[in-house]
Amino acid sequence: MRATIKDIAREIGVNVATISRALNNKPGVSAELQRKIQKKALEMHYSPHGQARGLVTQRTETIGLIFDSETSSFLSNPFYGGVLAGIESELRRHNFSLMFSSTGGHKLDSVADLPKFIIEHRVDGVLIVGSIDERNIRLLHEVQLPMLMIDYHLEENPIDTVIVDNRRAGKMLTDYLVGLGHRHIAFVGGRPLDEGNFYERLCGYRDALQEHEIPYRRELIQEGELEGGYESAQQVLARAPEVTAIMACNDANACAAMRAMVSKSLRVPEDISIAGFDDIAAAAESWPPLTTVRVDKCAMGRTAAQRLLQKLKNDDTTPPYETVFPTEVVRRASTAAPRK
Amino acid sequence: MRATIKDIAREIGVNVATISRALNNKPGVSAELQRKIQKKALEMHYSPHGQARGLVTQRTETIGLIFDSETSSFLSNPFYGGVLAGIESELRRHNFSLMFSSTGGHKLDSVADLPKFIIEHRVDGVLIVGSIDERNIRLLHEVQLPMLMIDYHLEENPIDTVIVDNRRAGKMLTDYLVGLGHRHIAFVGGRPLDEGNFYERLCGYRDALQEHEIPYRRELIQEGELEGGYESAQQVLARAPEVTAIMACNDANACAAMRAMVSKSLRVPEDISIAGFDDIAAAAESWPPLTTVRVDKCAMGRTAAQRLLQKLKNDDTTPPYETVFPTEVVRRASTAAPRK
DNA sequence: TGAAATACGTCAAACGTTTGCGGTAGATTT
DNA sequence: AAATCTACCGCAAACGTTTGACGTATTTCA
Repeated sequence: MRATIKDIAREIGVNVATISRALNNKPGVSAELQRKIQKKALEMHYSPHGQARGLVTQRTETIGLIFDSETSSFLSNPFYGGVLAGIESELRRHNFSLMFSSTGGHKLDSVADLPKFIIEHRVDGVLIVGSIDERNIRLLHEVQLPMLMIDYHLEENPIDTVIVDNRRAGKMLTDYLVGLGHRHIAFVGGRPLDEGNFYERLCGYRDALQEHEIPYRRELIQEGELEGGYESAQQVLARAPEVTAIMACNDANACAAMRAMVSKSLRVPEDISIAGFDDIAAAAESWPPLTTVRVDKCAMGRTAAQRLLQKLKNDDTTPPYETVFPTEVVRRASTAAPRK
Repeated sequence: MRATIKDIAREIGVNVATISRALNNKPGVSAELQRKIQKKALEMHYSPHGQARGLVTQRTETIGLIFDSETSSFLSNPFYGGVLAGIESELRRHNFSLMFSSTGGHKLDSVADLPKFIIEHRVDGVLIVGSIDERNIRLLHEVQLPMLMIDYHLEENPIDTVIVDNRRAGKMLTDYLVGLGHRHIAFVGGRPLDEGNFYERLCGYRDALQEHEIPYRRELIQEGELEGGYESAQQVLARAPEVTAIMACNDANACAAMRAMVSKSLRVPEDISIAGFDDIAAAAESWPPLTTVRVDKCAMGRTAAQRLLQKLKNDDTTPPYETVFPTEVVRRASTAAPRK
């Protein structure tokens, strides 16, 4: 059994209340006695019992993280891995613990289906990362927990959000390619392409085309499965051989598209330029290194954690708002001016 | 405020003890009353308060996961990502929650430096994944927590372990390459190479050579930084141009080695074969697809979680033992018979 | 039919903290 | 010197459960 506050009280010959105050630096205990108590606590290897404390303070100093997709696919996504790292480090800095769980992919029917740590463990707040079913959000609202969403935009229920400026990212990357001299730029991968982050990127692409007075051609767009940049790139190239650059909805798809080019004996970037989004580790390590759009994933996680913690302190008076993260194009060897 | 057991008791007109027993399916309450209570509990959206319960049962139904490396590098490691996914799913199945934290990379001085959830939150058990400083383990022992180690072997303190049969893996892969006809096989990457998992793989390599009566040559081994398969491969090739196959300590290094070959205008596998370990996602997606040794990371995580949970139930009587996971060579296009 | 067993509930203590209220000194003010 | 403050500390309730030890009816057995 570990030492409790009572043990210290008995040892010193003073009431438990005094021990509690001394250990928490609260007023009402003489400096001398406080020193004595803290010394004794150290000796006895005392550490507060979180559950007992939480029972009276009504706080767990724990926040929960949930996501909709399968755990494995979530964790193997390098983008979220970076965000998660940022979250963890920030929480640790503030002495908060982190629990995480997937909602299992399927829609939940009632509050009781929420991850256990939310409903039973009573985390102080929850972070939602990535796309999630709107119904699950409503369940979360029912339990009145402070929450914050990362990398996903919700139309209906207003909720605090930390998000990437995907539209701007799409525009910047397109601007860059146009600046290199490209006129026939394809956009591949990502399903569905009528909502969500990939859609935003596509919108940015259209914004840029319009600005540069390049006509938008539907046939240069090829929707595809999440990991299917390979086929998409081939399809669009078969339809439109004049294409000199391919933008993929993210880096994974871009890498797949590169492999597709290699298999058709096209050289990157001499024959065709390729670019992606996210700047995952694999982007820098691919061959050739991939031009992409970077967002500071770690900082994003830290900011998200920070804002959630602030909400907990401030009694949640401020209306929900979005924090949008800037991006930057990182130029690598997979893009070059078209040969003409 | 959420409904408590007291609220239900008042509503039904019965003692809280009865409510508790009814909700936990304990004997001592009539079937009819139990139904009535459960129905009312549902109506009131009651859910037990984990902290209050834990206070008396002395259990949190939570396990903690720690690792020594930086959070970001841990999460971006595809191998551990897979293991983590397995752990999470198994824990969820048993209604346990998961907390995780890094020890920050540096050695800890006292129990108080351990992640908060271990010392204050009082997790029921802890999983240690990857290499960890021996001193930190001793601290863990001090707090008398059931624990289990994953993917790392400890010489001194005996402790339950779930581990990959790295030596055998090294031998199998070497056997395969020798079977293809290779005689000059290099082994690159990984530091340090005198202990740990990479060393085990190297041992397996030597085992195989001996068995096939191929002399072991020190100059075919090139230690290198964790992500430095690129330089290592170049160095060893400069020293020994007769090399026809390169084994890397893991897939990341193998991919780097492939890039190194490309940069020297060597074709894989026509000019040189390359193979790795772990079978991370990138291995299948590299060009050419990488021959490697697979271990079922997810199953490994599940098994680890399962065994830890068992320890909690069984009052921890059984002596610590190792569970070693089998491996299999997956043959892909990055290896072929030498041209001679 | 009286005693013993059974079934169903109540009581209250306990888990380890925090915190408002009250009390007792000694110090300071009139 | 009496009255008023402060500074310090003790008392006890409260947080929401679980659980062993007791009570009562009601049934069962001899």
